[in-house]
Amino acid sequence: MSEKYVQTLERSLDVLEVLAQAEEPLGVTEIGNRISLHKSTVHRILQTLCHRGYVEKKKDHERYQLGIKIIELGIRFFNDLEIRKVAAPVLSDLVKVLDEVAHLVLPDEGEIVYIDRAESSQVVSMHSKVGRRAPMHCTAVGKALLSTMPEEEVRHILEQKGMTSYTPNTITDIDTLLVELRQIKATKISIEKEENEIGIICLGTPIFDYSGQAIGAISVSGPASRIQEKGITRIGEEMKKSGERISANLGFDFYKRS
Amino acid sequence: MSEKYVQTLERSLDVLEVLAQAEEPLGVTEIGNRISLHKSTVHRILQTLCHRGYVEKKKDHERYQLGIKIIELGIRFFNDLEIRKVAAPVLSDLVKVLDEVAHLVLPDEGEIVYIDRAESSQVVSMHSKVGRRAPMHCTAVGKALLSTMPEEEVRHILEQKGMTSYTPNTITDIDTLLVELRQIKATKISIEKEENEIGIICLGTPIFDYSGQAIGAISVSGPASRIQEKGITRIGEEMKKSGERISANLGFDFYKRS
DNA sequence: AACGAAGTTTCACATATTAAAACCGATTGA
DNA sequence: TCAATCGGTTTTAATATGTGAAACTTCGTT
Repeated sequence: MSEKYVQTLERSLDVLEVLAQAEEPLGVTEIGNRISLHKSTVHRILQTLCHRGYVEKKKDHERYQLGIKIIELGIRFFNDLEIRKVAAPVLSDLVKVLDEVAHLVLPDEGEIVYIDRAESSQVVSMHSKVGRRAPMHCTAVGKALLSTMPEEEVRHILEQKGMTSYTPNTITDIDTLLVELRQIKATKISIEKEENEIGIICLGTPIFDYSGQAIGAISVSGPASRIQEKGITRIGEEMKKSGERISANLGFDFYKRS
Repeated sequence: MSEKYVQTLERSLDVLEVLAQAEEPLGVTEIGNRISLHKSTVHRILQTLCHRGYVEKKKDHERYQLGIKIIELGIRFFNDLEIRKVAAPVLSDLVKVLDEVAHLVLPDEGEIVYIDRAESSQVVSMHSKVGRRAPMHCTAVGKALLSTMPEEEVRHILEQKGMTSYTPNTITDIDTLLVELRQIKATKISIEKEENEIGIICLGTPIFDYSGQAIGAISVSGPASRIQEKGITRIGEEMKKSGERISANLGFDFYKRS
């Protein structure tokens, strides 16, 4: 009798993920080592993936990397994401007002995933966070989302994922965080002061859909000094208004709920 | 003896692609029908895909759709794409000057894939083409790319893909197109007047990398009347300049080649 | 309450996948 | 120039693994 999952498929996904993380083309043997698979198995999986366009063989003829088909799937999904379509213009406006970077994130498996980004004028976009994951306990968006969940669920996530310390400011105590979350639940504004990355302050607010469920969050972030200068309160208010606009456009009824 | 490719993986990719095309969540049986697979097989593949986050089961508990992990892979790749990073700011500038939509496309398997888009001010972005495929013979970007290939390869592509007619203006004769391509090769500007979609005019120009290979193309498009009004020549020149800037930033040496 | 439609689980069988080993081709160093 | 090394690719025999039929479960409908 068989396993619950399809082994071959899992292995193939391992190959894809290893390629995605690598940022540079990898060889068959290298991939095999990383996921502990025989090179000939890896080879056949790669052949299939290539054949279908999900992986490409660099012309230097020895290395494999993700192929264009991956974008097709991913971007199509991205484009169709309702919350993204609704949020994009609002974030764009928000950035015009504050001239700081704004992000849209979605929760997934107790973590957050950066989905979209609106940035000020010509700021060269560094390595964008879009597509990346981050923990909830040390990000403004994460805390905004946690603040909408029942305490029990919050505890579960924090216990399961741990509360890794990234800076001296990272909150590593569950109860301390729970207190803060209650505050956030009331104000709908979360603040993260260098808890994730030294020198960066980030504010977040949750996004609700028609059912009142928090399905994402937006944030504004920038260098600590500049953010302080512009005024945390003002930024918070502007951002909160943007969040409310997005939620409203998703059918959230403030009148009924507020 | 065994096939060249991994059957299970191919079937799994079929499942993913069917979900990607569907635009709406599908049930197990429905998917099975579309790709002619037994529903229990489909079910097990879906379980695995869900387990890994590439597919999600809607809470209405009966339908499956692409999951957030797909975005993670796709967007990461997207963000890392060198040509995209280089083209984005240039396209953004181009849009500011012309106030029409600009696209970046890559060639793949004799077709083009829309990769990125820069759009004028607040034009609500309709259903974006990003992530979609289109034929080469009836798009400005496609013709721009074809113009850089040897005639033999062009013939091969056109024969293999056919020259489907989308409007009365679509060029459906190989030789007619070949003549036009020679022209485009010289000017580096391709024009497509309602050959793909009635009412839309599109101009394109190829992008070259350090090796002199055309690796993509950019375009500007808009309603026929407005484009005419703004002047095809002017738009073409501006766009061509942008293309040259992108190519130069990718290391293409105009001095050596031009 | 019975029926039908769809999802899920079980299970015996045979096929498709695997890993070892052989093969090939390029690069390196003597 | 030749031998050695290191990948990538191909072959093959053994069997673990994925498959589809059928049974089972829900759920919604008549």
